Amino acid sequence: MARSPQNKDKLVATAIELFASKGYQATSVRDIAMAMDMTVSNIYHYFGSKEGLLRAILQHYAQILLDKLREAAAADLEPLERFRLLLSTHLRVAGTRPRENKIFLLDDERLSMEGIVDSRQVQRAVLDIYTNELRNLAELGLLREDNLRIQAFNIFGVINWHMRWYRPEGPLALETTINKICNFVLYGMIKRPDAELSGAPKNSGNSD
Amino acid sequence: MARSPQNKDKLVATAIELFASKGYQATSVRDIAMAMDMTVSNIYHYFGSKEGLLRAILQHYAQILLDKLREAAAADLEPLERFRLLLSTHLRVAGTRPRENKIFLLDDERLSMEGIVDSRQVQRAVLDIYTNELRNLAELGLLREDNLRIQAFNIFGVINWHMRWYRPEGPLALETTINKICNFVLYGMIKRPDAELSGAPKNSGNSD
DNA sequence: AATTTAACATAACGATCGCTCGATATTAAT
DNA sequence: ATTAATATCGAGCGATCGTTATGTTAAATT
Repeated sequence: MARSPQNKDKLVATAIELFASKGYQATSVRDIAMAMDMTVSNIYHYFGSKEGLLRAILQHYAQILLDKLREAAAADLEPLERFRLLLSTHLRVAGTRPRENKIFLLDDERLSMEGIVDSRQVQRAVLDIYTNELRNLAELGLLREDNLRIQAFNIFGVINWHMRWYRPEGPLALETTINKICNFVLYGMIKRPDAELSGAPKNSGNSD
Repeated sequence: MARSPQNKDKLVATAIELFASKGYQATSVRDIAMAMDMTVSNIYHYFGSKEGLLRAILQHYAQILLDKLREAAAADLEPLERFRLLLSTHLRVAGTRPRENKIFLLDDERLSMEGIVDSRQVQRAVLDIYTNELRNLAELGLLREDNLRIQAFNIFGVINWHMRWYRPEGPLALETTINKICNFVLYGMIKRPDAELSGAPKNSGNSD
């Protein structure tokens, strides 16, 4: 009932909830308005269009994701440990915001092409971060496969797929899951797993 | 112009094309009808509803996928080689029918729950096939990770993600890509890669 | 040749879609 | 107190949605 701009946050939260559960196309503006007891026109007052609302959600999430990934990629660690930090950071962001992550991965193709903030170039930026790190590892002779593109996409598959099955309320703790996924990826890509991998990190201090 | 039931196949093909490129929800029945110069009512003559059309597409694809996977899982090979065959078969089916695979993975959640053929139970069946094989490998002490559920989902991630980036018309041959992906998965899951893996299969005769 | 069946078409129905308009209510600034 | 700016509302517009009712034509069957 409070008439304050904090309803904008509630609006975004409701839209995230609905977009993630039913999909962007299947969610009508009226659905969102009804779910939070607001009128349709108010949504347009805030975001101008349905796509503007989606764009705001995706842009916010993409900003967070890219910031954290770049921070991890800039860490002063050995290349392999830095890559593990990159992986775990990525998984942690996606696992902390599963709904935004789902929208980001599933509904980005539905954005009209005229938009200024293209979701595709965000995914391209993420790919570049990984490709850079992979090139480092390849030059050190640590990788078994020389096609970095395939390798990067394989890694994305593992990372992004866990939005399909991981449930925060389930029996598996997020950090445990992250560790197991990281191991799978690292053993899958490096050439000599026994020597190089230090197993589970004891105190990989991430600033979060 | 020919008035024959072969137009039904053309209808399915057109629907697959549009569902895969624009998504199920964003594709209207009129879109499909116009794309193949047919009237809307004819679609309903064939499939009864838009969801019936989607269901027919998914059911057909699921049947092919499950058949091939079960055939691979029944192969008389050593466990690890059989698992590689299972992986490559899965990738080959998905890579041969990329559009159906995309619809199957992205739009299955949009099916109404009343349906007789639930797309979810198909994915459950696929999961069961993999879990069985993984349990075999685990009992032989070949796996590094004991949580089969996580392992299976990691594998699904790699397999299913390649619909996002693999293009049959691109520079990478399908069989080459399949081999690299299989290696990534196998090295990621097994305990002693150097001894057990036979590298690229020379003549793993798959009946396809 | 007559009849039945399946493949098509035309037109429209009610519902819902994204969105806009004009007004009102509240808050902030002067 | 007045003004300006923002937040919220109710009503509705035109377009499109999935679907259907009612036909007409071509093929299959008898």
